[in-house]
Amino acid sequence: MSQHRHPGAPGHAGAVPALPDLPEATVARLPEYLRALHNLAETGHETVSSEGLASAAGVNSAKLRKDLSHLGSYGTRGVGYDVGLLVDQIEYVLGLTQRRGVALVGVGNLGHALAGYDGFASRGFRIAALFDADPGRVGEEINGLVVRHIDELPRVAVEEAIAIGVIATPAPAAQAVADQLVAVGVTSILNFAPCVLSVPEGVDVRKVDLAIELQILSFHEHRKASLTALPATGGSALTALPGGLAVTDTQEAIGT
Amino acid sequence: MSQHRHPGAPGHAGAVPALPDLPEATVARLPEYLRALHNLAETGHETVSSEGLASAAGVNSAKLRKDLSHLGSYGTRGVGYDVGLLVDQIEYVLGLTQRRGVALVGVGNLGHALAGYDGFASRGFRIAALFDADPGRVGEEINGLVVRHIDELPRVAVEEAIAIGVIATPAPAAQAVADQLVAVGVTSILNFAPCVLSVPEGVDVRKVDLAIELQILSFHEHRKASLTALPATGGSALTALPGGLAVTDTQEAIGT
DNA sequence: CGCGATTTGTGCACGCGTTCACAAGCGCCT
DNA sequence: AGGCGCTTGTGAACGCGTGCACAAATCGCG
Repeated sequence: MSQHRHPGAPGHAGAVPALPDLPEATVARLPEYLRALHNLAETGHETVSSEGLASAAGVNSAKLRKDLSHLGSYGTRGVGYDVGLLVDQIEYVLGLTQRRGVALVGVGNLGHALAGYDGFASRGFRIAALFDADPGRVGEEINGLVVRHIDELPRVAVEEAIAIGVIATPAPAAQAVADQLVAVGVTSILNFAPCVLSVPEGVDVRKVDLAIELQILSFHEHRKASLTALPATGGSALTALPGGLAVTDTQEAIGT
Repeated sequence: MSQHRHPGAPGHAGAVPALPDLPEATVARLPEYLRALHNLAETGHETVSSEGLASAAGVNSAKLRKDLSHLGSYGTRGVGYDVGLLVDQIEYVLGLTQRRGVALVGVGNLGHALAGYDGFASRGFRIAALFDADPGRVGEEINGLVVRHIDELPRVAVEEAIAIGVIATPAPAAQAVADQLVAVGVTSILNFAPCVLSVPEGVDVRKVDLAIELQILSFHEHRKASLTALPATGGSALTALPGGLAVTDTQEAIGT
């Protein structure tokens, strides 16, 4: 960290920049910062302080500053961060300067909704193709795209430059789909099926399981209920928390 | 940890058990274990080793054993874990013994899919009511439930014993909906809207943002591309990784 | 031109989570 | 009955992430 090295500004001379290897936790927060920055830009803000951006993104300011410091020094002391510059920088680091093509496999209940979700398009992605294994669904048009049979994946993947695969099939089909995606060179997969995928090294899989999120909430509900029901339990250990109820770190009371 | 205290077995005498306060990371994995256990039960397994269950859940065995040890000793050395017992135990800890009522607010694109998603019902939840603010959508029937106007929330929340609120509205409406949910006593919220919610202490919010997941994948794509494109960069720092590409810890190559 | 107010960038300490490695315990086979 | 192999449960070390607190830097004003 001795060298003060800019990891590559997007607007600068085309010299390709060694991407810094950011901590995974930081990467996971950058999109949230980006969303907050877009909001700020739309409401006419030219600069933001770390405090302001942090509260807009739901984190504390120290964390935000440390996160941003990992991409270089793009703030001005005494002033704050230039919103436009920071947007460009984060979009560059996240690789959003090119609109990556997304293939969505499985056009059932959830897949249908994902295909119509405009949040993808508005945040840097292009849903480039829809696939399903059910011949009854092939040919259907959703949001201007025709559903194709999964067997067409190899050809379409090349034509449409698919970079990311989204799996929204039932669990039993998910592994086979993942294998097919990997086979055509996809190295990033977003999996909505409730199952573990096994993929070769070098392929990234992120999983989103809606039921799991509810079950986590259920645990906390259960816990809150058992605490309030038992101010002091028979035997022992429940240290009565002074401040109030225990809460997760997911997101919490950000005083307006 | 000196006392060997069973935190309360579900089948035992009704004595209510002080719920152990599990590490948050453990709580987040329990649902995954539960899903894997259900799979094992359906395929006729009576017992599982930590190794077996771990690979089915996509984690390593040490982590799994430590996680399970937090709920008590429900394994048998030399044998493994009793599948049925462990299912009961995890379901109890997660509070899934009662089917909690879920209110879904926002029946647009995504909300529609969530309302029809049978994964909720099959994993311990009951979608008890659908709401929307758009009069044009009120009255529509989805999956046997009629969409009601959000103003009916207070009455329905009591009638249906709503425990969890799911927000699937556009971002600008989300905060108002969250406030309404909190006002009727909901203390657990699952938020699909791309925005930060502010809620009073004691209310849990979990956020799922589909675009963020893609953006995280995009970062890794970008990074992989920049690495393979530049075996040795001009100046410096890129230590050529020996094993291969860098990968996230999300999920990785579980040798079949 | 210098000073004070303000805000970034970061060294440091702390706590949580993960992983290793092994002792304790259980069942089976002889 | 005794020993052996297997598996759990856990103490201990390590590493990452978080938050504090402050020095460094910049701007505006007198």
